[in-house]
Amino acid sequence: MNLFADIKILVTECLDAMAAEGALPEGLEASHVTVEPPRDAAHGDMATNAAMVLAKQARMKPRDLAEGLVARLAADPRVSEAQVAGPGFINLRLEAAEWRRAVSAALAQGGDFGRSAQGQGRRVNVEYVSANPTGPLHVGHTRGAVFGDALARLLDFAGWEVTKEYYINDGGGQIDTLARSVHLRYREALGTPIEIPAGLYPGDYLVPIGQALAEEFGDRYLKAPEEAWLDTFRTRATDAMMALIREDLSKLGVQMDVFYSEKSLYGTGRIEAALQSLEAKGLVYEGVLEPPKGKTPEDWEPRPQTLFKSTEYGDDVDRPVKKSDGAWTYFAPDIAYHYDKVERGFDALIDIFGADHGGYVKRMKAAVAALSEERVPLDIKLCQLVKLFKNGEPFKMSKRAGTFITLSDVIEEVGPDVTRFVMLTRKNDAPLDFDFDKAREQTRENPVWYVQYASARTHSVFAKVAEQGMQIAESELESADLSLLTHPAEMQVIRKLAEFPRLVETAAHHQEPHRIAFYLYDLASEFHGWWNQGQSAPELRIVVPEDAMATRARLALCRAVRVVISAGLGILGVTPMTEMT
RNA sequence: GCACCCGUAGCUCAGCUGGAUAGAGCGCUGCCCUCCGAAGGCAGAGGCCAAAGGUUCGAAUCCUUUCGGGUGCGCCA
Repeated sequence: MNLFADIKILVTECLDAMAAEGALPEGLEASHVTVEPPRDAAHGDMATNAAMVLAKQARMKPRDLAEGLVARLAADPRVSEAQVAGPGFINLRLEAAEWRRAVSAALAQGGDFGRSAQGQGRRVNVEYVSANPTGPLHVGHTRGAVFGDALARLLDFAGWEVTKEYYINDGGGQIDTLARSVHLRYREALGTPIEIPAGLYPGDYLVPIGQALAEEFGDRYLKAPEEAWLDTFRTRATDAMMALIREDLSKLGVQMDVFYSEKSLYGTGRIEAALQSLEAKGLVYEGVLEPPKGKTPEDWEPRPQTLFKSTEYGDDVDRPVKKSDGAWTYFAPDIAYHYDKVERGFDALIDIFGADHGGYVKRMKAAVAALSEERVPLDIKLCQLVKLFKNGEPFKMSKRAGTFITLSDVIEEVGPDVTRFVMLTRKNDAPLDFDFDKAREQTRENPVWYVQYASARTHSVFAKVAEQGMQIAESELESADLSLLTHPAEMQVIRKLAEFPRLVETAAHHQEPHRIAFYLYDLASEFHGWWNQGQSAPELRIVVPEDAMATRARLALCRAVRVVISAGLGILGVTPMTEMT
């Protein structure tokens, strides 16, 4: 149930009726008509801009149109008051019973309350993390992982059929580097003292891989030439790294549906096929790129390369798909990979990149537009950097890897729930400061704690019931008399609950899971506000031993709050707390 | 040089496909607990939404330009 959607339907029906009676012209374009909560609650429960949007088309004065609409809206039993205000807004107040329906719906639908059909079952592929399999995930990856995962959950909740996908960059030269680094660790495991030259991966997470290979192969590859072991070591090292990464992801609660290997694109004709598709459209040619202006690299020399005419689709320059020696650039398999996604029949594609890949956005969009003949939209969301702080001081050292802070470090420090929530308290394209101490603080300033505290209170209150010698089973709540919920503080909580379904849709539409986090903070705030009424006025407490009827109704509202917090946290991938620890 | 992102209260940030008098937390000011629902709550001050134009009945939101910050820019993936 979405009260705002219901009332928007009512507005549309009223407009149609007016048109049928000749009070309005037929066939007005009404797609910009909205029904929203007004910015100022004093204006009412809901406001519609219908009169202002349609006035020009109908060649009427906004206020005249509004008067006619108000008369019809006011006739609906759900509407208690309708008024024209300002330049032509229509402010509505709804019967309190309408708002209370949100409570019943939350109780009846549980975790499905707020679920939307907006996506209409369309298939969307969300690709995220996709870190190179050369080491454990670090903080930067963590943000991408959390954001991508929450976005995927959000879209799922909003009615999309979501595939969560990880692209394994196991085809490039960095895997050779990895294999050589592992070979070094292999020699080390066999007793050879080693020094790690610059350019190889120094991380000690490679030590166990070297040991495993030493056990498996003995000294077989100790003195062998690189050609003898490189392929084997590449495969073993990549597999081991992916195992490490999957473990990191599972610590965060991220579960991918598909791991797609870049390597699988080579030698199988898939890159060639993708490029042929572009070539058939006349978008591939041999050419020489201009040097970038203002900052010409010192070793610049004109080189003929195979180029993709990405400028046809809005890019700034055409992009090379082959190096001058004829080998594929990184872009080529990426084109093939996205070609594959298009061919798999997705209705929409979303890529989550780190901000340092911003320069890649236009060419990738151009490629997908060309490959799909503009049928499949590709959205690329960039995640900005995370700066870590501890005691307000920048936090740089890693316990484990020596050079960077890993996802594991962060999880060990504050746990997966706090990590996820904090990383979702900022939009993806804004930089994020993550302070370990603030994240653990138990104050209102810490949104994670504040929301979790509300969740815990919705549980602890039931313990209170028994403590007070009352007996109210949770199963009785659905039949509670909600009309007893009349206090302004109670109504504010109820209105906030009723916003949830609408909020899910706007958040999904904008692909911004952080809106859920902010909503939960607001809801928690309303809930705590209600709870605190009981401090000065015991008769307003949720559990009132002398009044079983009121208690039951208030417990029902509590339960509904719990349901929505839990659903919202579910979208963020955070486990709701049932008690404070 | 070019492209992308960002610029909202002293600080950190929200602001719902353009909507009414721009919101929250922190900080600041003033109140409220001597374990009974205060790891908190109430109230107040505080903003030319970087600047200037434009579109619109209406702009923090869309367009243009300028300023300021970040990121990136052909054989790294």
